[in-house]
Amino acid sequence: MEKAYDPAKHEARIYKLWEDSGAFKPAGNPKKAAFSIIMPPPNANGSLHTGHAMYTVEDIMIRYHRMQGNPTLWLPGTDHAGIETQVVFERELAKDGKSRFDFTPSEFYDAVLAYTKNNQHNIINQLKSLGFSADWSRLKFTLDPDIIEIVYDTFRRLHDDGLVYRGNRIVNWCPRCNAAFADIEIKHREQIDPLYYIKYGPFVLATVRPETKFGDTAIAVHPKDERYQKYIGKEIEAEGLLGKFKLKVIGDEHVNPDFGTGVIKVTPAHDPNDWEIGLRHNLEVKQVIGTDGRLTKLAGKYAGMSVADARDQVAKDLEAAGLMDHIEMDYRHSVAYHDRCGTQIEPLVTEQWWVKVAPLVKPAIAAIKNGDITIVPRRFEKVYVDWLENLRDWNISRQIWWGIPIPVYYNASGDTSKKPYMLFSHENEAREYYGDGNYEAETDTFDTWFSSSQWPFATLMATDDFDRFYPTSVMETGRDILYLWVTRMVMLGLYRTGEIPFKTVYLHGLVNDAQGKKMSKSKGNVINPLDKTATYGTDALRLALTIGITPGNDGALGDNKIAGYRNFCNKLWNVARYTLEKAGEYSPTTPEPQSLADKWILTRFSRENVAITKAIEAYRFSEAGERVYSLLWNDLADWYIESSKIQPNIPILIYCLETMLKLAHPFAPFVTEAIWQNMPWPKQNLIVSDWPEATKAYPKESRQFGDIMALVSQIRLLLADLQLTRPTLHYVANPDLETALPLIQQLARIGKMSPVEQGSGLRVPSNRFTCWLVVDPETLATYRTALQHRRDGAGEYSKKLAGQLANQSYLKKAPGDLVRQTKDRMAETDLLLSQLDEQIRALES
RNA sequence: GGAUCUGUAGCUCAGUUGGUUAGAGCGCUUGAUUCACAUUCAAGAGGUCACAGGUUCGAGUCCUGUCAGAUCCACCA
Repeated sequence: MEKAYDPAKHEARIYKLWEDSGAFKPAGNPKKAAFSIIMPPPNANGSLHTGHAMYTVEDIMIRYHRMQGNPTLWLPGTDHAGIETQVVFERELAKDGKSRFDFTPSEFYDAVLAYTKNNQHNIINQLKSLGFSADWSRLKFTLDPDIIEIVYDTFRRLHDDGLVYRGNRIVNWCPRCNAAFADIEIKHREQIDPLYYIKYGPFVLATVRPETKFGDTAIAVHPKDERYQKYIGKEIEAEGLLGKFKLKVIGDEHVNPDFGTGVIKVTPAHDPNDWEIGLRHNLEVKQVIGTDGRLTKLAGKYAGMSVADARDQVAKDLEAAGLMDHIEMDYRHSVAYHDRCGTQIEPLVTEQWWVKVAPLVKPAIAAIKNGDITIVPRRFEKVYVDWLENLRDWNISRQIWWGIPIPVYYNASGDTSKKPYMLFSHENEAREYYGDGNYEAETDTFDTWFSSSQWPFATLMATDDFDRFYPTSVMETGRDILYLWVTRMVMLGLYRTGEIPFKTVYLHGLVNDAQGKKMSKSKGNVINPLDKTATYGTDALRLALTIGITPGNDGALGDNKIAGYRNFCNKLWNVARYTLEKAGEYSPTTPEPQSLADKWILTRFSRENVAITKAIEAYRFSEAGERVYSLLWNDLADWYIESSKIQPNIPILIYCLETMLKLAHPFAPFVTEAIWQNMPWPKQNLIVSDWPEATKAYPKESRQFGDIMALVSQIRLLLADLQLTRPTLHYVANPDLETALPLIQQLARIGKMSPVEQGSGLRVPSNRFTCWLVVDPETLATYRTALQHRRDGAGEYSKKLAGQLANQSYLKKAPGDLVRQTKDRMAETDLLLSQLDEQIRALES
């Protein structure tokens, strides 16, 4: 084995070994519970970012359960990523001076599909490089024909159950994308705009959008507003830019009498609130802005102008006509933008396909409330329920071309005996029903989230794993897509299968830079995980993303941290190097503990084995990883290996190494397997080895070794304080101490050791042993201050404990164990105190 | 406007149902070192757990309020 672990030399080879051995395919003991995770599908055209690297958590669970012998499946997939990919592809086209309108929708679809399929291997190879042990033979893509069939089937069932309808409603229209988007795909931004106060007959009213005035179909005031009581229900006549017009005045609760003049113009076609008012009062809908973001014929001479131009022009003309009361220039408000492309949203009334969510929401809420699904951390359950309780019907149609076509054909035959539209998966069905040339295909595609919400069951149905692995065990994903994805998977999963799609949702937070600042391209602080794995190794990155990062909370990632875990991997490597060197021609036997150290380390492994297993089962991966780290470094390397240099026990050493590798494997798969493969005795690969059982513990001997360790630590401390090198130790004979003498000599760096009746020099503080460091009086005198300091500390603690024990209600109400513990501690502290006092007196005399 | 989270050592963060003198990594200081590892070893300094009340024998942990930061939802014509 080389002196330092070099990840680059091993990782690719180890991954190939796993993959070729078929270890990623489900196996395990069929009598044990199945464990499955569906990987959140990354964009097939994308490249790896830290969000994907967080899938490490999934790999930890998968590797752990595989070793536990559960039939284990991690099913990977990639996403066509609807609008996101379409925007990227259109940018590519633009480079050649083309646009999507140079294609028919289906030609365009085929071109993007080819482009995507061509890129897909990038992201897959990147995921593999992180060591992810997913079953790639089952890889699914969201546009695979079998997935599309399942999505169609769901759509048909929803339609047949009356949960899908086609309707004309106000939507968030993106004029750039030429498509409608859901509320959740919209972000509001604060900005400052002019607020125009326009004269409307007897009223003055405030608006930021004078260009929509041609679509006004009412004037609204608050129903209890005394100023305007007399107008409610009446029609007013007003002068406008296109001549005189008449509008009805209505009373509606939505109007805030304290804002502006307490009067609003109602434009149902171009404002979500006005749309709602329109529904309540049965108002006419007049569309004055088209899907291209330009004014329509109804805007008269303004027709064809862009919204922004029309706004300026209308404002100017109103002023010129004396119809503008005044303008407030610095009005701060928030405006909707399309999250993906940054274009300002134009609320428009269009015809879309909707899912009636009320019947789907109820069981989805119940699943959380009755505990069928738990979210880690629990606090997100409330967030989940609140969101679903306020959910409005879901627009699932998108006017984009890159997506699953909505399988609907419209009647173009003029034959009214035939249905106006039909759901058909294939065009030939439409041809058969309507006749050649007598039908028109729907050009809209499904919202990406409509299909990806079916991902857990769709993938498992498509790979014939449904019966074995559904419901899945865990859905691990970013907390930012709780609404967008998780809630909808639950709704559609329950609807389609009658069962929850997963039992546990584990939400990870954002990964921030080393300063805890959000990564962003503009700040230039984006961390590319592949740079880090190249520098420090994949295991180091994985550990850095596991330890110190808790579910639902954001974590910081810096080079220091990753380098620390690179060092951990190297430590593990060198523990192995030492162990295997000592083992020589060793052939496996049952380890038999001999020394106190042997029994202590077995006890440590036993206890930590239980704790680590428990932590993994409870999704406390940070704690589990930390325990693995400390068990290797603080216990095995710093104490046991050092001890074993005095009292070697090769089988125990081997046992510790093997158990260590197993416990660490889910977290640091490459280095552990690389070491495992270096072991000369034959065995199966670590990835499929059994998770270790907790072995027998030796509490008594473990405590005894603990006393030795404490003594060694005390001596080290004195050595450091007094700058002593290899002093002589005097001790009062004691069998426990004598068995450990060579050990103490080595670990505490003692020169000579000799038994005495009554020693002199510096008494080493210890509850169990009586010993002195031989120190000349001048050196000892310099220690006076430190000694006094230590004495003061012990004195304070003793006082605190005494106070506690003098408190009657503490004695009465605190649990007995705790009180006993306090008493023991009191005795220990007082002993230490008397030793220190004695020492100080000796110095003074 | 509604809601959630966060505030613990110089930095980044842990801290399960309240119970040792509050922890880790990095950084800093001092020292060590042929014989697994300088990607090492030993030791140290450093915290009124944001602030103020309350509950309790006991609060970093529970409750109320205040301050500061972040996020989500809704949205004001």
